[in-house]
Amino acid sequence: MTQTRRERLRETTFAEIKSVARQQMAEQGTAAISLRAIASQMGMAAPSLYNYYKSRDDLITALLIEAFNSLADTLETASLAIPTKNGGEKLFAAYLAYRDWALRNSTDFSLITGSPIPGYHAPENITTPAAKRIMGLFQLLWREACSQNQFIIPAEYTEIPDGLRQQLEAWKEFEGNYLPPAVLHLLLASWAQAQGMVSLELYGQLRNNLKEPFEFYQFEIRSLLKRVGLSVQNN
Amino acid sequence: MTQTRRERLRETTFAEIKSVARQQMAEQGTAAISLRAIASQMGMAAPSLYNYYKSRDDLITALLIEAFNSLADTLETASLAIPTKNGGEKLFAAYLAYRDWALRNSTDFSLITGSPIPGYHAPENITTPAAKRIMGLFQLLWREACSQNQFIIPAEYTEIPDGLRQQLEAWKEFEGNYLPPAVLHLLLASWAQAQGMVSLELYGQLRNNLKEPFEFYQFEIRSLLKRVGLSVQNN
DNA sequence: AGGTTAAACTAACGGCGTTAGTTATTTAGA
DNA sequence: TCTAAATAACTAACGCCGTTAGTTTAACCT
Repeated sequence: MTQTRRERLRETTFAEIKSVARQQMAEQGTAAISLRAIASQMGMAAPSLYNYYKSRDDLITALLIEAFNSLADTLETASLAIPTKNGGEKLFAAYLAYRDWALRNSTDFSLITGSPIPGYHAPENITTPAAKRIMGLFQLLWREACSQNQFIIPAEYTEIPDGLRQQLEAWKEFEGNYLPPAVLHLLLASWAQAQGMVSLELYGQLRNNLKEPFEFYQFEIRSLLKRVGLSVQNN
Repeated sequence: MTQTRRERLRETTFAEIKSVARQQMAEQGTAAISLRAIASQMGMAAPSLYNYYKSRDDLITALLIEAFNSLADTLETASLAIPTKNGGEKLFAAYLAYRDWALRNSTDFSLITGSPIPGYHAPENITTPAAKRIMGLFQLLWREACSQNQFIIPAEYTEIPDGLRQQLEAWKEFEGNYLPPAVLHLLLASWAQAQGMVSLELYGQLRNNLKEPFEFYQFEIRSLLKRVGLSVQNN
């Protein structure tokens, strides 16, 4: 498995392309991924990039995958590193880490969520597995939370309409997890809640209303967890 | 105030530009707003468009304003047309209309929320008033909901941390409305919830989990309202 | 009817992604 | 070790894009 010299060079070039792309994306926005600009900053001719990615969209897809994994890594270390056995704390940490990652890596967040780039549409067979990793982590965390004995299902979730219950159970079987429908619903709803708050903040739609959206976010997540019986430390 | 012939022509040209732009946006995505393509479809030369909008961004801004107003109109007619005095029903209708509008006008939704277009950044002095119209409507609806005697503030919202409360009260005074902080928080949180669910659905992130996201959305909004004491009819 | 104004045009600049064809360099096999 | 294959760089070019400058045609007002 020893690499030849060319293979080593090729790998570093791959890395450099992605790195420069990331840098330009961070400086000038998601849509500013320009092969010509990347090439020029690297001191090479634009068409040469086609030896590495067969199109601009392919490069974006590579960045997208890295973004998904970066988010998943962040959530994992933030939640799984919590030394307590309190599932609520772990969930809390994960949701806070979600916002934190999104704000720190706003272009990656735009890449993941929404349709951030001109003609680009993410190929499903690529993004789906990456997204599943994150979903899987939240399933794990909610499963742990479920097993806490303070955990309760809020009154308004005790009766789920048949149609929705069937969908949730179909998903449950497909994924091979053991969460009851109400908890799956909670998972999805809280995910939407978190993403909604983050994107409102990130895209400036809260600017007129809140000076420090973090307190809003934190309080809402805390309330959400309190609703299911999981209270979280004040710091 | 009688218009000259030229003024009439000018107005219809303005309208045609926006219409063609909308059409191309709907067909090929938000980012496909191309002055050259618009001009060619209209049978004129691209630079002539500069007699109407001083740049591509200006055209986008015009579309953005129309989108905001279209959404606001939709929400108004959906909610204010509810013939009951049940504030919960009106809120429910507004939230359902929100999703419905977003799905029917997905490119406009992308325009409003997020940063959908290459170099484009919406000028705040333009978008802020338009956004305020929608916010104002929700404030009105929540104010009405507040006055229902079944309305209750959920336990987890009764104690708002000082920092957040101050922010909410600052907003309250600035806007000249009379909603208590907990209700303002509810307003923002439910807005984030709705937008989060819609964007998850619209950008395909629920595809692996739910076949019919409408039932999910409806149930969650219903639960949200039930949580504040407002139960909503089954249809 | 003639002068002014507005709206169309053409030509051009510099940017973009991408393809085709070419040249130099590294690798692998005889 | 010498040679043939494969790889990675290059240049030139096509057809898009937004935008500017300069020019011509048409509509308006007096």
